[in-house]
Amino acid sequence: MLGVWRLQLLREISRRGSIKAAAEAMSISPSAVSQQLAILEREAGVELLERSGRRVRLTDAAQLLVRHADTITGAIAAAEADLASMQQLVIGTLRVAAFPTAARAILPDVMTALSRQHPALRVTLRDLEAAESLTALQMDEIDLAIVDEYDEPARIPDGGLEFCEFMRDPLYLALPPEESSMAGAAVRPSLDPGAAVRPSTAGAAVRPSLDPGAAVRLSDFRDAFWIMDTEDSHLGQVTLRACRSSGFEPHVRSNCKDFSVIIALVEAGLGVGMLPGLAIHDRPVRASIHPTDPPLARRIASVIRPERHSHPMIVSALAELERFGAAYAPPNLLG
Amino acid sequence: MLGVWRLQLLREISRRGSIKAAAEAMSISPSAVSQQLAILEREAGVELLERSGRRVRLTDAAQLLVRHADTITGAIAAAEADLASMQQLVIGTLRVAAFPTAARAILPDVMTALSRQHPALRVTLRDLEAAESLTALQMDEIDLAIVDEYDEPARIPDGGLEFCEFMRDPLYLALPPEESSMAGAAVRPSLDPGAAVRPSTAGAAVRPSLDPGAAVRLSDFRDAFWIMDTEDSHLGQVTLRACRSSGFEPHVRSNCKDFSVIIALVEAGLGVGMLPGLAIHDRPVRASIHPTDPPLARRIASVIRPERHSHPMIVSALAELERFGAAYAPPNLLG
DNA sequence: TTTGGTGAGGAAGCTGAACTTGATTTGCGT
DNA sequence: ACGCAAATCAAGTTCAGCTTCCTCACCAAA
Repeated sequence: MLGVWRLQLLREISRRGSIKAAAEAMSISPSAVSQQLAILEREAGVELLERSGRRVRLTDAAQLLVRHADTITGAIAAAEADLASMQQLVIGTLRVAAFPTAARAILPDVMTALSRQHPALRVTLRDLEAAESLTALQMDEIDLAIVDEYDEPARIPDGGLEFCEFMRDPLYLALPPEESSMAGAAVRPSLDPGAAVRPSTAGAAVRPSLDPGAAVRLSDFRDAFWIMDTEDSHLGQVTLRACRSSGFEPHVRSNCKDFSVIIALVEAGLGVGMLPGLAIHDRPVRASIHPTDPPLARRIASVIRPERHSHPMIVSALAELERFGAAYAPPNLLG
Repeated sequence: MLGVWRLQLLREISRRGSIKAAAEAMSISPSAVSQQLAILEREAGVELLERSGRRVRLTDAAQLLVRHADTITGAIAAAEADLASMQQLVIGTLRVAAFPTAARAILPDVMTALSRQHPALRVTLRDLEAAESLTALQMDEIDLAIVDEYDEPARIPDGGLEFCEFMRDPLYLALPPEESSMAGAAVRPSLDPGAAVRPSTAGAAVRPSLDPGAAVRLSDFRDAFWIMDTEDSHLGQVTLRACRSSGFEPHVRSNCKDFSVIIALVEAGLGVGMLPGLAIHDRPVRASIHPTDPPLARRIASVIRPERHSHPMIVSALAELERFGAAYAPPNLLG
């Protein structure tokens, strides 16, 4: 009979593209993998690996076997999950990946809650961007991914992964604090269209008197300097789109990947910027934070492999995330 | 991870009901099974076997695991089948079971044809009654079962086995040959209702002149002696039912399991009897063979495990059976 | 109750499958 | 040409899993 272990090695070669990489992933030597594959070829009676230079390619037969290996491995995983869910034992190691903001704002809370409820559970955390964590999930390097999604309809065909949105994170416009010396110079909402001037020629425009936490319209800041996320980031693109659909092209002063840098720049009065709520969650900021009108938000979802759906480790973690999402209140808008 | 080999041992225990039996089935020692089960219990973290006296019972968790083991084993078998079908290699050992008549009339032909086409294929044959071969199939002791079915609507819920009817076998009424000295005494169709007398008082009634191979009505033989299959057999019951629905209770002279005995008795002029076509296939009989009006037939089907459906060994065998079924002509009715 | 038979399970030892290490081959880039 | 990187070969080594032999528990018959 075909050896399951050998099939899994083949599967890993297919995933990672080389014997060496597969060997590292399974933490054995490349030689062992090579030998096992030779045995598998004897078992199957077919060539499985084609040497092409110093690399190997999978034959058609091998790819067929990989598909079967996937279902076999899935069936075994399902058995383990069922078993674990039967004994309701939350035990083992839960490997989580989250995008940086979530890793900072959500996970500490969730991880301590999980550890408190299930002392036998170990939780490890990596911070990965959404796309990275999805591939990591498919590579079975993590058990749970926390990803953010900005585009409403989007749901990439992610190879049978299971998404579950557990909270929405509103996007806010951050304005320089009242006391900022440069508030007037940098942020000049054109309350009076006729008074609008180009930022380069910015004078001492009057900052509008806003109630803390009051919603603002982006178009009021058509002439302000904008501190943006990088353009290739989702938030950057969403911000850009929002400005354009409000009828203007923002004057971008700087593109910063790190939200704390954006906050610092805004607090220094150098411009306005969009920030997701989580970026200022539980963190006092001097900048003035305002919801937008119409409101903008990103969706935050958990992603798991479907065969682990009923695993108690996963169930507990998802429940904890749901709890966090339900309790998640907009940040203190009075800052 | 759960060991597949251990899961299969558990599965076998579930099938056969005891560790000893499972050990024999897997051809290892009972001790080895016991040890592997202990390891599996550690892996699963649950009690799997409950000692009840000197026997073991499976716990709920174990039954759950057995179900998963079934799907896992099925997935592996499917992989092997796909692999074999990809390389179109008919090789290995095909273990066939057939009911005795089929084993005699069908299998020699089919086995020689298969061996001729696929020299690397070994075919083994056991003769088992239909019910026995179905359980053997589920026990994975055979790969292919040939079964007969008499009841039209019947199809027992046979645990996901795959049936395929490949031929019908007509049932014939066998009458003593013309030259039989006892023909008149034993077989007295009541052409004239008034002439009917009880067999025990049978005199020298006149045997009707029948064209060889002409269809006959059972009711014409309401007063004849009947040579029947055993009453617990399907054929016996079907015969009995057919007589009753023709409006009479047959006078049973003897119940014989072996068709050749029935033939001999009929040829000796001791009575009439129902015979399936296969029983006289390619075998000269002196008895006079007649289809019935209305016609009766049994259905003959191949049965396999569904995951082997595409295995070339199976495919070839089924094709060969289909060929036999298509070529199967009614036996020589002029005998 | 004793006694013999049967099935589960533990201990010790053996075998072979699968791993590691180190040498060898082969292809590729500089 | 040279060196590096990846796969593979040939050893030696480790350990999972088997067998054999044994004990224990249960049941049935004497």
